[in-house]
Amino acid sequence: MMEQASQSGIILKSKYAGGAARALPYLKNTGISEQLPSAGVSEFPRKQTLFFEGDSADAIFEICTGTVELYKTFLSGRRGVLGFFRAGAIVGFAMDADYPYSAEAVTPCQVRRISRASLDRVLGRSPSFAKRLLEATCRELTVTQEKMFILSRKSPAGKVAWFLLQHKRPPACAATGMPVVEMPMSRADIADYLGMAPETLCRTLTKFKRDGLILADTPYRVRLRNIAKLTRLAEEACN
Amino acid sequence: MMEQASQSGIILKSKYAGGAARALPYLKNTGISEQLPSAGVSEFPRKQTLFFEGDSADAIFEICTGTVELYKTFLSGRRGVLGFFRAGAIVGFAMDADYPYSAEAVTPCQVRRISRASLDRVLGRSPSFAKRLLEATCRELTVTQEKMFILSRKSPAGKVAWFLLQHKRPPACAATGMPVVEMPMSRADIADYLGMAPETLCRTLTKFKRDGLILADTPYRVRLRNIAKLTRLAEEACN
DNA sequence: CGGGGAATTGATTGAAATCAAGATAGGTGG
DNA sequence: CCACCTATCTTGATTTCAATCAATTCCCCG
Repeated sequence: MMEQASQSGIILKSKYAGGAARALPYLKNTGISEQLPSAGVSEFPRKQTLFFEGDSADAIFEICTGTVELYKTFLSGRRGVLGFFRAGAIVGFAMDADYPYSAEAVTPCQVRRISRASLDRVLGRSPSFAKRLLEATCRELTVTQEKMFILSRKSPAGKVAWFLLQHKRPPACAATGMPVVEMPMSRADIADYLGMAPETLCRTLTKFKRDGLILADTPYRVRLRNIAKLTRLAEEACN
Repeated sequence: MMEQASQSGIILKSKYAGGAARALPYLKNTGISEQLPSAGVSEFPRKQTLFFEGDSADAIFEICTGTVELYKTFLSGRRGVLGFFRAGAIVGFAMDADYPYSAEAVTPCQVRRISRASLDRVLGRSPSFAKRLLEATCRELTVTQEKMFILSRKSPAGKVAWFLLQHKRPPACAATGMPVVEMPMSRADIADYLGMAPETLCRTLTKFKRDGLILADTPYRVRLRNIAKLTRLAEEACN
């Protein structure tokens, strides 16, 4: 239940995804992305924008390496972050003519560009592809609704616990290690993602450290010491 | 931008929708619901449940008359309301085997039951139908993301203004009248929808009355006197 | 015309945002 | 390779404002 596939964009299994849990389970090993002709892999340095909100949405991007952030900028100057995406995710899929949000490289990353035209071509040719895409989108919708509840109701502790669990990855050493959370994005980014002030995020993380829930290797990498407690926190107000 | 199609479930234009703005624009007059064989119209009295979260999702429901509420109940006992739906909306569409939320009649209502099996049959037979469904779902996703931001960031005033605008309908008399908002659901329902306490919702509505933004006919029906100001409030933190 | 649930209003509390000041670390250039 | 320098992260103090607790009023319904 707490296992998150993604928060936005479409996640499809691909040859780049490896064993990542981010691909929608029922799309694993269906080879969807292989059906889509690529315009080649391009590189984006850190902080660079893949596309802006309002740009003509004439391509989708499959992430090969690195982390991409989707966000919206509001009139007030505030930002809202839709999610952070890693290898295997496909971002920029929308039925509208324009992208409804912007995408930025959080780390240097490689992406495979797939033109909207070729996507539409495959979509028209392959009913099963359309069906899978519909399924993926429905799943996205469900996950987004879940996040909506979490953001609108949760305490900071619950939000942060939820974030950590959502981004955890298997430990380097399966036997002895703890799940690892890489956080290459800034605290402000995470705060905008969780709908809280960066200071509150910091304080919450500090409290987690003090309480022995997590272990901070660097500000950008923590390990989870007490999954059970974190899970309880995340579910407390929202399950 | 602030014009909301829906927050969840799938909205397709149908013969019941009349001129309602709730149908996704690009699905208007495509006769989608006519393609779906109906198991007949059934009636639900106020407060009755159409289906529960976790029930086997073997049908979708097209609302003919009345208002239906979709909600989730959390372990803590709290509720989260996904949305309120009226004639023309189709609720209960999900790719999973079970409904991910519950549906309840807010007012007495009539719904047309469409079996999941026949939906799947039409889906397999008609590629254009599948495409439209995908489009509708994408639109839903976008709207849900928007609501996510609104709920996670907005002040009570912003949330309530957004709610009112989202639910406004044309005045009885187009020339002289103000847009009308019917609110047959309880304050608690609306509060659960907006992620705030019912008391806060009340106070905000009272303030809107005092400030001349709205005019309360009854607790369950208001008219909007100052759309511009309400729009500004709704967009303030979130556009 | 009462009865009761819901809506509203009032008082208080508590927690997160904000404002402000240090600590840390990663990057740069000498 | 080291030291500085600047971003950003972290911590601290204060304020603000919504949740909560509690009481009253209003309607809707029988």
